[in-house]
Amino acid sequence: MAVRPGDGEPRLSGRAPAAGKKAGAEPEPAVVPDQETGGAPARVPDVAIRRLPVYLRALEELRAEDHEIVSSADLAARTGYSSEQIRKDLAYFGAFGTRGVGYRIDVLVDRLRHILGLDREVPIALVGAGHLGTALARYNRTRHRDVRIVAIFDSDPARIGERIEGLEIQPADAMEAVIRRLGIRLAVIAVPAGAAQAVARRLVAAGVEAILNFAPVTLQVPPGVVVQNIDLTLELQSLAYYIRPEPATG
Amino acid sequence: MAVRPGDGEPRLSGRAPAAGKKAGAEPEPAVVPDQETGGAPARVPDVAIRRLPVYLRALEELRAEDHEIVSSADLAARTGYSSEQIRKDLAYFGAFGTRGVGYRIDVLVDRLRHILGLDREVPIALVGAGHLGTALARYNRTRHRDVRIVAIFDSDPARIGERIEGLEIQPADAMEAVIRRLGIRLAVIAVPAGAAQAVARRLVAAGVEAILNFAPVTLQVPPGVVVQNIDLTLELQSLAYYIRPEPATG
DNA sequence: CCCTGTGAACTAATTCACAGCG
DNA sequence: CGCTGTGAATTAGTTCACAGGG
Repeated sequence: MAVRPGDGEPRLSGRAPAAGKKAGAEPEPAVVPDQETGGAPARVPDVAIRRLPVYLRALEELRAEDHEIVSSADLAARTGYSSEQIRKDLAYFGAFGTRGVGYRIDVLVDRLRHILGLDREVPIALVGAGHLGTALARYNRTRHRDVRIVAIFDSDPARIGERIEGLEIQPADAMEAVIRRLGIRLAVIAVPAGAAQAVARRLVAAGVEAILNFAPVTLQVPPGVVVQNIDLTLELQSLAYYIRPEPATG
Repeated sequence: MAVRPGDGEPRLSGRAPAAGKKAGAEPEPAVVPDQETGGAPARVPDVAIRRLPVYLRALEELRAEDHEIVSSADLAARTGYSSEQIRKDLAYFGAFGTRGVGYRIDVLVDRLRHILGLDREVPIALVGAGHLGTALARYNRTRHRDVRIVAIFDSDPARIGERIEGLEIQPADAMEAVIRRLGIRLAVIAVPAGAAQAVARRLVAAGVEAILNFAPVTLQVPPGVVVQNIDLTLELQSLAYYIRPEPATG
C-alpha cells in the first residue's frame, strides 16, 4: 500500500461555479487568479496547487543543505511525486528551469512563494482555543511567519486574556471587528461540531475567503469560499479499511 | 471556489496487493481486500474509500434524528457529494438500496461499518504526547470506540505514567512490545519532524500497516504500508493560494 | 549531452442518462 | 412513479516520449 509521501489531497471542487443547489451548475473550467500570481495561466488543477507547498518545503530543506541547483528528479526523490508531475506543475506557472541543468533553488523558492501568495505575510484567525486550537496555535506561532495565526478567539470567558505564544485570546464577540481590522481572509476553525457552522457563517460575513476546518461537520459556505476539512476520525476510519484483511495466520 | 464539503482527499497510491516484504514497484491496479469485506469487488478507488466515512457520519446523524430511510439525494444534500457519486460508491460493494425507495439507514450503517472494518474495534497507537498528541488522544478517547487510541507513547521521561483520558503514557521503549501484544496495526505519529521517520520505521517493524502522520515530513515506508499525512502548514500554504487576488479595492 | 518543457496518449474519476424494479 | 444501479460519455489528472535549448 506504500503511499506517495506528500499526501492529503483536497477536493477543492466547484472552484468557480456554485456549490449550492440554486446556482446554476456552470461547467466552466474555473480560471485561476493570474496577474497577481506572476501570470498564472488559466486552469491549474487544485491537486497541483496542493503539491506546491510540498515542493517548497523540499526546496527549503535543500537550500539549508547548501544546494544551489535541483533537478526535477531530485525533487521527485524527496517528495515522492514523479519528476514529470513536478515539471508539469511548475510549468503551469512558467519556465523556471534551465534545460540540461535544473532549477536554481533560490529562484524556485521565490517563485513558489510568490505563486502561493506567501511573499507577503498571510494573517490567520484561529477560532477555538481548546486543546486542539491551543496546540495548533502553539505549533504555528513557534515556526511560521508566512502563514501566521495573528488572532485567537474563544467563547469561554475563563480563557479570555490568556496568552498562547504571546498572543492573547480574545472574546468571540470581537471576531468580526478584529478580522476586518487586520484584513484577515484565512481562518482556522477548531471549535466543537455544534458551533462550527455558526462560526463559519460569521467568518465569511466578516470577509474570510478560505477556511481550514477541524470540526467534524460538513460546512455550508457560499460559492467563492474555499473550505478544507481535516478530520481525525474520518482519517482513522478510512485508514481502517486498508488494514482489514486479517493477517494470513489470523 | 466553493468547496465540496467532505474534503481532504488522500493519495493512497500503490495499494498493491500482496504486501510482500520484497519491494518492487508493481503497476497493477491493486485489488481491494474483498472476502472479509463482505465481497468487495476489485478496484475501488481510494477517493471512494475516503468518502465512505463521510456517508457513515451523515447516516448516523440521520438515524439520531429518527429517520429510517434515506435517498442518495438526501445524502448528497448532507455531504456535498453528488447523488450519482454516492450511488456509485455504494454500488462498488453491492446493491444495498431499494429502487424507488432509497436505503435503509440501519442496513447501510452496518454495511459501511463492515466495509471499513469498523465492526470490530480498531485499536490504535499514538506516538507523541506533546500538545498535539494530547489533544488528539483526548478528542479520540472521549468520543470514539470504533477507532480508538489504546496506547500512548512518549520519549519524555517526565510524561511517563501521566494519564490522558484514563490511558497511561508509556515509554517509547515499550512501543514494539505493546503494539505486538495488542495486535495494533494502525498508528498516529505526532512527534517532531526530526523523530518521525525513525518512529515510522519502528512502527512498521512492529507490525503497523497504516500510519496517520502529523509530522511535517515525507515518510519513507515499505510497500504495503499506507501513510496519510496531515500537515497544518501545508494546508494553510495551499489555502493561501486561493485568497491571493487582492480584493478589488485593495 | 542532460534535463526542462510539453503535446499526445493514457488512466482515473465524475457525471450523464436511462433501464430496471420495488 | 421514484429512486437505485450502471454502462456510456465526459472530464480531470498522470505518464509517456520526445523535441528543444543551454
